[in-house]
Amino acid sequence: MPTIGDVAARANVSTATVSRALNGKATVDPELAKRVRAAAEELGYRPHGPARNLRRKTTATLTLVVTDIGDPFFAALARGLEDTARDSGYSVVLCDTDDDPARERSALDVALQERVAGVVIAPTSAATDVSKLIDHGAAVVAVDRPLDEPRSDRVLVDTRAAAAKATSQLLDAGYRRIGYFGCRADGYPDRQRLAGYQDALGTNADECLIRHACPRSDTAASAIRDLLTPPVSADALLIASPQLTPDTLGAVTEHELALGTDFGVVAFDVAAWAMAVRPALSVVSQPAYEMGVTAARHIVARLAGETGAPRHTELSPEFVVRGSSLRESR
Amino acid sequence: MPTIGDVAARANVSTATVSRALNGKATVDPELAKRVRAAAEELGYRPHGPARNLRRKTTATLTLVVTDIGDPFFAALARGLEDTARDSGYSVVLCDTDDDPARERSALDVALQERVAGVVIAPTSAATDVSKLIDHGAAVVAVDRPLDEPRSDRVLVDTRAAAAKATSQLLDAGYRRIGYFGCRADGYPDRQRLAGYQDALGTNADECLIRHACPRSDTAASAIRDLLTPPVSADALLIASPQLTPDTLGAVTEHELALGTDFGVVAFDVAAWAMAVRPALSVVSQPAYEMGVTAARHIVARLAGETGAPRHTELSPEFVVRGSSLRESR
DNA sequence: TTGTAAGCGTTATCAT
DNA sequence: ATGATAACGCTTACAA
Repeated sequence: MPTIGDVAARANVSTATVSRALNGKATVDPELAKRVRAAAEELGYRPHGPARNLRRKTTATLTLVVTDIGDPFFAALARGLEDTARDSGYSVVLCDTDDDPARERSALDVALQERVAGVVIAPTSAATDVSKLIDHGAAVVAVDRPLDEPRSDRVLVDTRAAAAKATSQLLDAGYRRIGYFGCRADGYPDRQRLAGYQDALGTNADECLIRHACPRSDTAASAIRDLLTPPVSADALLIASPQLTPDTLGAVTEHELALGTDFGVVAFDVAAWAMAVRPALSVVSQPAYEMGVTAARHIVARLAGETGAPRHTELSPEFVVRGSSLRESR
Repeated sequence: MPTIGDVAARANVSTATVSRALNGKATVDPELAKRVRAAAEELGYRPHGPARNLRRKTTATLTLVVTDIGDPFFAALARGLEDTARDSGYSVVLCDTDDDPARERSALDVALQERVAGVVIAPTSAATDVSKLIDHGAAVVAVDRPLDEPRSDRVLVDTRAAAAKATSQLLDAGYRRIGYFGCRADGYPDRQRLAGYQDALGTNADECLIRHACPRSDTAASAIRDLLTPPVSADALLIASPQLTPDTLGAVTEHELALGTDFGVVAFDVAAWAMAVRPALSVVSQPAYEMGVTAARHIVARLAGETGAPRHTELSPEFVVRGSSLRESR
């Protein structure tokens, strides 16, 4: 692999000139610049990233820390981040934490070691410590969940309002015993959605209509059964987790309940397959891609020298009413 | 940010000793080693990644190049890769190409610049040029699609056999006009699946039962309509793309066809929501996570010095028969 | 405008 | 076993 010295030799100039020419500094003779580019081309020269990073004391790398890239929400966010970051010359390193604070810590630790320029993180908890990163000059933006750290930007979604809206719509459609089904009751998004659900129901909220369970587990199966049968007998469900949705819908059919007509459903973040079911699913979909784009923009702006108060962006989810939450459907 | 020199000063040793101690070299007095670790700890010292990479002439970074991380197949693969790579100390950089050779080239180019240790790529075409990477010593493994480059490892899936098996099962279940619905007719996976479909059908294959369309487009809608109505009148469908599946299923219902009973369906790579539909979907699911794990293992082995012929791994997809491809269902 | 040379923070060679 | 010291390949004062 040729170095900048090889290019310099071939173009009969100094390494400094090669560096300047290749980095498009104005102060270099067009004639020489051309010669340098030609030499670099002929040698197949590629600047040595680590050396450059060492010298410049910064990298063109962003770290994305999420619970699970297999979650379509985070995958879409990652896509938005990568598309936007790449346009500004940044690469994206991917880290999955599985909501494990230890894994998260280690991910942030390597981010610090590698001197990444920025970190986009869906923190396991608001207390996650990103101060060392920020002290060192990295731009940090929290996505999906807030961070206590006052110097971090954030990109959140008003999922609480969306949950309230969805619940109200179910109410309007005539459902009376509307349940809430979520996983990870301790997580920020779930708490927000539950709060929105309760906002809409007011004093009518009935504790036994609220359930939490891990997707694809026995507890999920029995929670669903409980919800669908007496004494609970829900007649509609706000499903806060996309992972819980397939099994729930299956159970609804199993219990001979007609989706929409007998049993209303609004699901969160089911984007890919809402139309696979009939009647089609009513969904609250979060603007995951845009969140990634926005996070990237914040970081790029910060790294471009923008100073001042942290940016707090709150996007709105889209609520799409389809047959699954309409009594009059069919 | 403290450097190795600061640690050395605090521990009253040379930087060389600090380096050795922190990298666990045997040749260092346990006493000193402890002092060094303490000093490093107190200072919150983190080795400077780029400097280390420069000196070591290699990085602990892998680049993953896929068409779209939003595709659940690639997301699962990414997860498997990241989990496994992390265990060996590697980070994963994510690049989406959208099947665009230009974007792919630029992704490979930065991988080369950054001197990544390895590349996992689902190439846009077998002709994709990874030779410079390999010349430079990077380990390259092709996933999902093969690469002409003879020095690259590969992790493929026998999707052709799986398609044949699925088609045969439809045949056995009594369906007679089995269609094939795919997107991107020029891609390797689609060609394999179509070939498998034809393997099973033999001379009975009817050209007009084979359609290709882009997901969520007008062409998709009309292709589905054509397939479901005379003169084509398919009575079953092998859906080679998960993205095409929701709309197809919706259309089946719209045409008053009972899934399974009237119209058989086997879908590829629908893992998350196969159980949301009733009857549940028969699916061919590729071992995406395992592919990522395997790719990581290959790379780690290569980088650990393993030499010899390229590893060619072929995994088998799982074919799960459920109600959607059983005539006797209901 | 161009060249010389001093680092950036490590690791590894070579003495001691 | 430990310590000087020379790279690694690049960018950027500073000189010319």
